[in-house]
Formats: sequence, C-alpha cells, structure tokens
Amino acid sequence: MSQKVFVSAQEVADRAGVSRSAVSRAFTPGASVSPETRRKVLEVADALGYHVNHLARGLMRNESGIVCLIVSDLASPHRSGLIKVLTQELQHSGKIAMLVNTDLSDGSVDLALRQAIRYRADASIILSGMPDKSITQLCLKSGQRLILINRDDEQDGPFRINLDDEEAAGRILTAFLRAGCRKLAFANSQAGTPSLMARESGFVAAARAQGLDVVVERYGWTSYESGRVLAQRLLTRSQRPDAVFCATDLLACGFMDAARHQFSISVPQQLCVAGFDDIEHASWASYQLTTFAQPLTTIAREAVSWLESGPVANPEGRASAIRLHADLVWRGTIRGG
Amino acid sequence: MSQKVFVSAQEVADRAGVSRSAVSRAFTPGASVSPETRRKVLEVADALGYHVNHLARGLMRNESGIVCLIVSDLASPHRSGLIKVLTQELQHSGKIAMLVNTDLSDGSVDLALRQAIRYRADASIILSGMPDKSITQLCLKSGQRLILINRDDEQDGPFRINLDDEEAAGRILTAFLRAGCRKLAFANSQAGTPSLMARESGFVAAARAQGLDVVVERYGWTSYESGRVLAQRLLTRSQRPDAVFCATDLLACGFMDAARHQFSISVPQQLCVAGFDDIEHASWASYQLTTFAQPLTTIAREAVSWLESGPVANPEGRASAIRLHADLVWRGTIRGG
DNA sequence: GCGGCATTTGCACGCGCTTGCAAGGTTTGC
DNA sequence: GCAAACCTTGCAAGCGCGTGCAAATGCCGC
Repeated sequence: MSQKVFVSAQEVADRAGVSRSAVSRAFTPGASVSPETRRKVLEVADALGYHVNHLARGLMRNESGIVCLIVSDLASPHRSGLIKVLTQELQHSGKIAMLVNTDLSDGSVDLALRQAIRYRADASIILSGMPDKSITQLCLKSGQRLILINRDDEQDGPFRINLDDEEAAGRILTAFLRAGCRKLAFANSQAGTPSLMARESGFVAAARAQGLDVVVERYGWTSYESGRVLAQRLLTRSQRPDAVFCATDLLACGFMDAARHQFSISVPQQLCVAGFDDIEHASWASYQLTTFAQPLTTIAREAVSWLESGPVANPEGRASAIRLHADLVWRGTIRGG
Repeated sequence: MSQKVFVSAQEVADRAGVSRSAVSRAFTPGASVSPETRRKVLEVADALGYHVNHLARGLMRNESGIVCLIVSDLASPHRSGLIKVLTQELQHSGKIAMLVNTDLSDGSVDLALRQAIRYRADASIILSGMPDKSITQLCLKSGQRLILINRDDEQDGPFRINLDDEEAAGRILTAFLRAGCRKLAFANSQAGTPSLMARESGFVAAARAQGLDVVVERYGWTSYESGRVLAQRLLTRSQRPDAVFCATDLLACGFMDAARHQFSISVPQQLCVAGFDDIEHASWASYQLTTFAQPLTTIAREAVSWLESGPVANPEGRASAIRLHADLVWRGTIRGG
C-alpha cells in the first residue's frame, strides 16, 4: 500500500548523538534523563518531525490511550452532544476517542467491543444498545474497562451512569397537575431502552399514586416523525389528553408540530407538553419546550474520572454505578410555573 | 495501571498444536495455510477469546487501519450527519475512525494531525479548520493521506471534496427572482469558511449580473442564535429585504423564528428564505425550509473510495479534487415553485 | 586523592505480531 | 519410479518502542 515512512527514534538518536533509549526517555515524563539531553533530543525531534509511535508504545506499556465510543443513531442531537463532551473530556485527560457506529447490523455492539479489544482500547463507553454478557465478561477479564451510559443494566462489572428518570417523571406529573391537567398521556418510542421505559413507568406509577390513569402510546424509533405519528394517535382519541409527557425532546417536537399545524391545538393553552434531554431545538422560539436537561458535562466528567481512578478496587469486577439528577428546564409548554 | 491480560497468539498456537505463524496466517486473508489448520485455529481462538492485536499488526504491516476524523462543532446537525456516514463507510471498508475534537484551543488542527501521526493513522479527514502548511507537508511526507471536506484549499497534496457553492447560489437567486423578490440579502456568520464565503460571493456576483444589489450581513458563529441576530439587523433596515439567502440552515432557522415571532413577518408571503445543508429540522413542519442538500453519502463514499484507491499516482502529492453538486430541495419558504 | 553516593547513559531484551526463507510433505506428469 | 512443481509449515528476523540492569559519569566530604 502506501509507503509510509515515519521518522524513527533511531534517526533522532543518531542526529542528536545519543542512544535510542535517551530518545525514548526524553519523551517519557519522569524518566531518568538530564534536562540538557532532553532538550537536545526534543529539538532534533522537532526538526526532523519525529512523533512517538503510539502503536509501539501501546504495545510496550500495555496501555494504548484509546477509548472506544460505541454508539448508534449518532446524528441525533442528544447523542452528538454527548459525544462532543466525551471527546473533549477524554482529550483533556490525554486519551483519544475511537468511534464505532453500530447503526448497521444487529449484533454490532458485540462486534464493536471486539474491535475495541483488537485495538487494545483502555476502555469502552457504550451509549447505545446492549452487549451480550459473554462479551462483557471477555472485556472485563482482559482488563478492559467498561462504561454504560443510560443503559441501566443489571450486570456487575461495568461502571454505570444513569439518570434518575423515575424521579423526573414524578416531578413532571406534579407540574402537569398544578397546571390543572387530568387527562394524561405518555408518548414513547418502541426502542424499549431502559431509560425510556423508566420514564414511562415512573410517570404511570406517579399518576396512579394520584388515582389518575395514563394513556401510553408507543411507536417506531425515537424521532421527530414518530412524534408526529404519536400525536396522530393520541389526539384523535375521543378523550383527548390535555397533557403529554414525551420520552424525548425529538418526539416532543414532532408531537407539538402535529398538534399545532395539523390539529390547530394551541400549546400550552389546550395542551401541555414536556420532553426529555434538552436538545438545542428545545430552546428555539418555535418550541420553547419545557424539558429535563441531561447533565452532559457531568456525565462525561464522571466517566473520565472513573477511567483515571486506576485499577478497580475489587478484582472480581464489583458493581459500581451512579445516578445523576436531571434538572427541569422550565419554558413555555406547561401552563403556570 | 490496569493489568491487561489479553490472550496471545502463542497460547492459541499451543492449544491448537501449531506454530505461532500458523495462527497469524489463519487470521490473514489469502495467507498460505490449509483450510483445516485455519479452521482448527479459529476454533481454538474463539474458545479462548483471542483477538489479533491490531497495535502489533499495525506496527508490522505499517498500516494501522485507523482513519482520523478532525472536527469541531461536532454537535451541529450537519457535522454529526457527516460523521455518521463517514464512520459507516469507513467501517464498511474495514477501517476504524478516530475522532479528534478541535473545539478547544486554536492551533488544535495541527495538534490533531500530530495525534493522527502518533497513532500512525492511514489517513486524516479534516472537516473543520485549516492545518498549517508545514504540518500538512509532514503528513504527506510521512505517507499519510489527507482529505479536506468543504475546505476548498489551494494546497496541493490533500484530496479535496467541495460543493459547487457558487452555482447553487446562482440557482437560488433565480428562484428568488422568479418569486418576484428584488430586495436581496445574504445572512452569513463570521466564520469565514471558504464554502460559506463562496456562497456569499456567488450570490452577490449572480445578483450583480442581474443589476441587483445584495445587503450582506455577517455575525458570530454559524448558529441558531446568530440567525436571530442577523434577522434583527436585516429586518430593521429602512429598506427591508424581501428575500434572504442564509449561508446555513441553522442560521435560516434562527432567522425565520425571529422574523415570525418577533417581527410578525409571514414566510414566504412577505419574505422568502433559503438555507444550505438540508439538516433534519429543515423538513420539520415549523420550518419547511427550501434549501440545498449536502450529498453526505456521496461525500463519504468519495472519501473512502479515494482511500482505497491505493498509493497516489504522482509521488510528489499531485493536486486532486472533486466538486459535487448540491440538490435544491424545494419546500415552502420561497413563493411559487 | 579517594571512596561513597546519586544521577545519567547505553546495552540488550522483549512486547505481539507478520513474513521471507527453506525444509518437509504431497501431488502430478512422464 | 523419480523429478519437478506445488502447497504447508516452522524458524527466525524484525517492526518501533520501553525499561531493568550495569557501567559510566559527576559530585561531595574527608
């Protein structure tokens, strides 16, 4: 293929009149090398355009510096926002992100993890889907660290970061009730993701505790289009809801557009709407959606700081998880406030 | 750090009763190995959870399989859409994407390219910013391939993929004129990206050719918020424009929201608007924006197929670039059609 | 001037893998 | 039946680097 000819440490050593080990040490923080030698080496290296080969370094150090991000539906606002802060935080701590898109086939989360193993990634962060238990075990046994974000898994071993979806659902119910709503609905996708289901069941349970029923409708993917379809279904019922909690902002946007433009329902006068994620459009003038903000930065920081925290205390991958709080962002789609 | 203990080829060899070379060959397509040996090896490998170490393989083969994506503003709809198709196509051709976020400091495109060199990436694809010429030369000299997307650079060596922005600008002018608009405006960000500037100058030039003037306004980043500010500036002029070409859909969304909700101007009756990119929201009911579609899939395919096309014909990095056509997506923000 | 110590340097080995080379085994043609 | 051709296989070298170890250097106090 391409004749790649990178400058090697040997060339730098020769030009600087030192041994190859000296070059190696010059690029290793804290190594035993005199300041003057280091300076000389760095100078020559810069002039020659030398860069440490991280493939080889990873081989020796048994630590590649690579962290694998496993994600599907990568173009959705929430996902891309999360990826953005994750890459930022990772780079900040000297690591580099490898991105695996799992949109294609089905068992591809497993395939993605295998890819991570091949490149000897220090860790994998899973944002979508759910790996098979066997492959999870393989990763852990190999010493790879695993982080699940909003996956709410029962498996022990991986580090899990979740939001308190049920609690949020309870809060939004209170807001609906205070606005005088009684005919409640929940609009969900059919994805069946744990966090989506937690929002749903949390909302239903909270309503039931108040003696109220919730009409639950699920359809398709977590997308704008699904939101429209859900509106179609929920707003044509004989008992039209006066408050809808959408599992996601994207659904909420589609829902609102259908409600306004198709059914000429005014929000929030005739219908209260809430979403989840606080994607960018939620704040746009056309939506002004009341929703829950995902603490993206906190999630990323927690993930990275767990990675930095050294070896797992308990060798037999002990359970470890945190649950974060989602702030309610109050805008204009719920009356009162 | 973490005691990573991956299964090695030696262990597989021992268990399968073959030499280490046999294992290596079993995992190399087209290598000289009997079908039976290969089967045996793969079986044992699977049982043991062996995975070829791509760091070591990359070291030997002088080809890591890594392609570095260098990008800023990663959460914007257009960027994330591009990243999505790029990762897809790369994975399809057996490569893996490394993601470098350049949001932080300024010279960080250069830093990103250095990172790509360290990991001996087979190629780098630059979606944002502009690398220094010296570092570009270093990459090329090292045998790294370079792709610039929508960067419209003059440098020879890198492969450049661009859109025909000027031609698109001409087409949108025709559409405006046909709708009876004569008071033209162009809303741009201050980013000064070549493609944004090409849209602007193309539009201005086309208008001038028709004897018409264009009011050009530039402000801030390429964002929704900037669109609102631009609307503020353009719609309060004594001579209010009746047609605005926004350099980007995001700007157009902000512009339209401000026009409607703040100035109570109806689109397209009183004001025609066009954007560029065809991001997802452009098709949403609240916007129905007439815009140009970036041929994302084609861009990604062209990029990857250029990577696969083997060594550069001309050793001294010859110029090589393509210019793609942006389709006009006709929706509801221009009268007539 | 010299022994003791701390610092710096070079040597050589190994990380896990690929691959040229030659040896061994099997098939084919005559 | 034997040589030539082919397919497989193992050996060993080497990819670029980090690092333990021992040798070399420099410094200090006496």
